[in-house]
Amino acid sequence: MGLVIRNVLGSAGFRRATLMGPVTLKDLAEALGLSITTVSRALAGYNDVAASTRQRVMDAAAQMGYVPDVTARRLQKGRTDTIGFVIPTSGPRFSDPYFSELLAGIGNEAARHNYDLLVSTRTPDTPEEEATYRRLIEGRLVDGLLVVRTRVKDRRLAYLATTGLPFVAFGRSDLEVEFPCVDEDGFRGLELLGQHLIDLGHRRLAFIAAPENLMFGVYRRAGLEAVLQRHELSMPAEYVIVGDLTQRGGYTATNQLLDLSPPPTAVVACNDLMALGAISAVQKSGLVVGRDISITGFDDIPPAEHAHPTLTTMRQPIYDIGRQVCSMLIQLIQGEVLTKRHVLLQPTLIVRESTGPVQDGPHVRPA
Amino acid sequence: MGLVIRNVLGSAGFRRATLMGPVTLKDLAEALGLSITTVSRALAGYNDVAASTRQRVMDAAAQMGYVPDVTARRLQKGRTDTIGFVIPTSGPRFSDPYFSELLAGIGNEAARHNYDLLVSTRTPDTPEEEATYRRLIEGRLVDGLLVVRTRVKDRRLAYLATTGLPFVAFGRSDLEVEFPCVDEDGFRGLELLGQHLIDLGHRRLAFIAAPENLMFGVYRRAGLEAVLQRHELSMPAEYVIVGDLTQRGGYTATNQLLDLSPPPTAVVACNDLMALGAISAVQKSGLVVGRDISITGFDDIPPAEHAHPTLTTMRQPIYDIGRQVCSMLIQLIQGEVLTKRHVLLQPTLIVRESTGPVQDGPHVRPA
DNA sequence: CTGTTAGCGCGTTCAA
DNA sequence: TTGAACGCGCTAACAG
Repeated sequence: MGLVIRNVLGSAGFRRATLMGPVTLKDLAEALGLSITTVSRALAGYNDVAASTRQRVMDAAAQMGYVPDVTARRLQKGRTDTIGFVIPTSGPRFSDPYFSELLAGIGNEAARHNYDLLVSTRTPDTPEEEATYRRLIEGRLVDGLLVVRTRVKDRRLAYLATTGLPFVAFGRSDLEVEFPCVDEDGFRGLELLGQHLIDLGHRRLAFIAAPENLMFGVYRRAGLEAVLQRHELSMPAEYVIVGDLTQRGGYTATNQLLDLSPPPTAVVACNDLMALGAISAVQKSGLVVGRDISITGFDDIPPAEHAHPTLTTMRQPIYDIGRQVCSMLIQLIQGEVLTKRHVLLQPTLIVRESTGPVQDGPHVRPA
Repeated sequence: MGLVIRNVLGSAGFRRATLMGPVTLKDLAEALGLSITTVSRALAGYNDVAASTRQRVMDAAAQMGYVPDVTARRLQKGRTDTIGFVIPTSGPRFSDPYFSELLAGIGNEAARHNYDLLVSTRTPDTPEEEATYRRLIEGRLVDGLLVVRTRVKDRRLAYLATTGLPFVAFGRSDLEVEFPCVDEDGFRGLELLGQHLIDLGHRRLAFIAAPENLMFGVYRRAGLEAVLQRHELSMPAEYVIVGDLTQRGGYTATNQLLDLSPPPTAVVACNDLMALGAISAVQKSGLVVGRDISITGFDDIPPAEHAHPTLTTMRQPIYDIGRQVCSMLIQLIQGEVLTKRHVLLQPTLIVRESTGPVQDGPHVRPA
């Protein structure tokens, strides 16, 4: 056990938070000859304490370095002022700028409202992930939860709905449960992207899809297929490859696409990271992105703007979404009624250099 | 106030955690006709409870869905089993894959030891950042802290040292305080990088430095200068530009360098993100990276391998560093003595396409 | 205005 | 083998 010396007075005659452990209300009360209650109320700013007493208490608290014990307060208040956030990381590492921005948005908004943020990183759909959710909820560690990257038949949402704990999701669900959520309109986004390519003369579009259990992938794919159908176009099965959302995944998928004959004239990637990988693959093959073959992404993460060529993509305000989701959750926790429980954001098309008009002649790979 | 119904029995005759709030030890005790103490001990696995009693308790606990209240336990145990981690984000967003990997490493290691992770994102050297540290410590929210990206005369470290709270840093310090830390040997790293370029015939090296208050930047710069001096080379002042560690920062810095006459034949960036920006700038100017001009980074984040051209850099195992730092902190918290309080890791040189032999003739920018 | 009493949920003495 | 009593640190209801 650590050394603990109690009842020692500092030079000013007051205990300070040092070896003797933190200063408590009890310490203050004893030093002042008051009851714990009075000290507590003086500090809390109640108006039923004598001004002179309050002053004495405040001074002593400052001098002795009193800081309330958050844990004790939580137990008594019955709430934790903490938000839980389990980041889905396949992995075990993750380096998707997407989550970084989201985390920053969530964290800053939480801090703004004096909420703490409890973060875990877990592989999706594993026992560990489920255990983490259960622990956060059943152990009463958090007042609410943020769920991101919703999945098909999402077990997290099904479970959360049964608990009654406030939660907000980034992403919609196919389950028969109603819950507050924010999502971008991925369907519309891919319609716009597809239209953009079709306008440029592209007819052979390939698609690097997201893992099929992710809701956002479903919407995006459906959007692309819708716009193609509208133009009486379609994607042969070999033009659709499921990627893992990483740069490497986009790279290998594109290599496969380039080996097809005829190869696509445009590659639509389900997210920016895979699109960046696609650019690499095309360049490695000797073709020129934006001329010989067009590539699009989705998200508009910072590297999209710095890639070579710069990436045509759909912009969604990830940082702001993080803030908004967090803000909604806090409102919910505080018992307020959300003015809008379901927010669908319209992404905007950002046309850059990675897309261009389709070439007339057949592709010729330079030696 | 929310609806609360107490003392209602479920279909099995037992209370369950629903509208009536979570099941507590008291509920269990009442339902079983035992004292709270006995129930507590049975659940804790003490050997002084009758086997039959224990079984009854375990069964009831399972059926009624008892889960201990973590907050109450914390108050009683006097520890939080929580680690604090304040991510320095300039801002307000951050999308440095570097921190993502670090966070994953820390988070997974914490989870492995049943520790929770309290995360904040704050702008370095601001009152908000300081307030966050104070709150975590003085409010007794965490048992220990992780400090990353140490700074010159780091106020966080100076403060932490006075508190006695366990902490581990990723990065060394110039302060007169001793504390456990892990760091990569940035000095040696830039010596190797510099030597590599010199071996390729480069004599005009430029440096995109880190903000001067960051310790890792100091080491890296010193390493580069050391190796140059050893070869009786030096960098003119205009060859050194301080960047902000972002891709955009590297981009603009490199534009400035390219406008110099003569321009450098190699650009050494203090981190990968800036190196990637440097590649963009060079390409935009029409020169070929790896032939007309060489570029190096530091960190070996995933995009470094996928860039075009791929990036020559120093690899440091960020994910593992996260794990190690977290592991050390937990040992410290649990009162163990660290076998090694100061760990200095050797980064390894990864030679890729962005560096090549210096060209003989003068640079000619294609029209 | 102030103090006494009670309780948040849990673990840990100490008796019985 | 079990239970009563107490404390962790704080807030709230109720007297006086």
